Amino acid sequence: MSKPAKFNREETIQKAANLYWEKGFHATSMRNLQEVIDMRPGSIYASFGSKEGLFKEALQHYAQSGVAQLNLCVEQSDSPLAALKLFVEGAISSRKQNAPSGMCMLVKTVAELTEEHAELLAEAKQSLIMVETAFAKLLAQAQDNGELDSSQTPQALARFLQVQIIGIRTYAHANSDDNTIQDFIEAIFSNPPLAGRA
Amino acid sequence: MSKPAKFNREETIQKAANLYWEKGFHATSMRNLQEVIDMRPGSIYASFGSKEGLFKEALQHYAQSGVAQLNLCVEQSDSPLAALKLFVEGAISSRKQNAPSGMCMLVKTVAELTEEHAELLAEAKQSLIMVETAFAKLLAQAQDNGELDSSQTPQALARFLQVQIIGIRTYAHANSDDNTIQDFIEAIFSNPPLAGRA
DNA sequence: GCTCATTTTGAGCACCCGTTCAATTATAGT
DNA sequence: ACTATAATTGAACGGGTGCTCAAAATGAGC
Repeated sequence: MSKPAKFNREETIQKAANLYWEKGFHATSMRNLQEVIDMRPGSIYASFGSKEGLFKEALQHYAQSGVAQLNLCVEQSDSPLAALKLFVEGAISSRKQNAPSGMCMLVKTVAELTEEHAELLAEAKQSLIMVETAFAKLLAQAQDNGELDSSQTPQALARFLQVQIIGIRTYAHANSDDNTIQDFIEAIFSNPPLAGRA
Repeated sequence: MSKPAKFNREETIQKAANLYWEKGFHATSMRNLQEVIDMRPGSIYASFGSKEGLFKEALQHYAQSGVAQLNLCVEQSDSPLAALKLFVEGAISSRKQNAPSGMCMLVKTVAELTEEHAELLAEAKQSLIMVETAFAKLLAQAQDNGELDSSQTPQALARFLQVQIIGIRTYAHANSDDNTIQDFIEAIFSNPPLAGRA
């Protein structure tokens, strides 16, 4: 009955997300995006509505793949705490690979945008909360297992972990090359409050 | 022999810095700046050369006032460690006052800019190193005083502190209102490696 | 009060921005 | 093959961007 869209939506969003991730929202122009995703303005606007609409979908895609990454770490690990450590190592060493930016896209977005783009800002904040909640869930499991003591709530520990990850990734990004970062990760998981008890 | 400039250079840079700090480099237009600093394009370009030139001076101004702030904390405190804590508290609670953004302008800049603005990026990174060096100096004093044990180098401790500050400020910025932040600061200075040995 | 180096002004430039939409192309259903 | 419908194209629009520069305003030194 009609012509089917020839582009793969998820793949397109992924490419857009990578460009947004690298350059940020304001520095990425629609013409930049047109080249990267190989679509003309009309198609882009028909599919995503606006520059903001595409960015929002890019954010969602990024957050979802982050959660998927965490789940993968859970499958590949023997314990919740080991999974978290694996996830953190992956997130931080990702900048050496093909990641567009060493920094977390959600953090970059929260850092860049103001209330002028309230919807996008809220989306990024919400996704950060989602990730933190996933952390808390794993930390609660670790406490139930006896892998971690219960002197602090899973929520507080998740917040602590979030602060550490944000701090380390941002710091690493600001100091081009530094291999002392791994030591930092070790320290987080071998000192209170996240030290496993053998 | 000539007409003296009627504008106060430092005051102007301060106003520009506040706008840049609030909105970021890309989202701040020259016309925004013209309004805030009350100067016409010709004067601005005669004085600062370009949007980047003005931003660079804004960054320098910001970093200098940060160091000045730290020195003030030293004068108002009994010990190096107390000075650092005071500084951290001031930096983080500043977002409730008149600060344009809860986040550190240097971190925002490092997060936003790419190699496309290499000079500005380098300036921001350099300033972060400068601050970290100032931290290290105070931490070394704390070790000499016996206020802090010497199991880690001042540089390593300064890096640790920097990561904590970046993490907390960014986290606080992403979670609009949160008074559990003060607890976080307490924790930093009452747990290893920065716990004083009173 | 005249001179003249300097600062200030603001209209305007070339270019890029996000976005629109009429025309074209493509295809599933008949 | 024809039709109906949707996807795609790309020229073009209004407006904002960073920036320029000739003209006007200013005031210190004589």
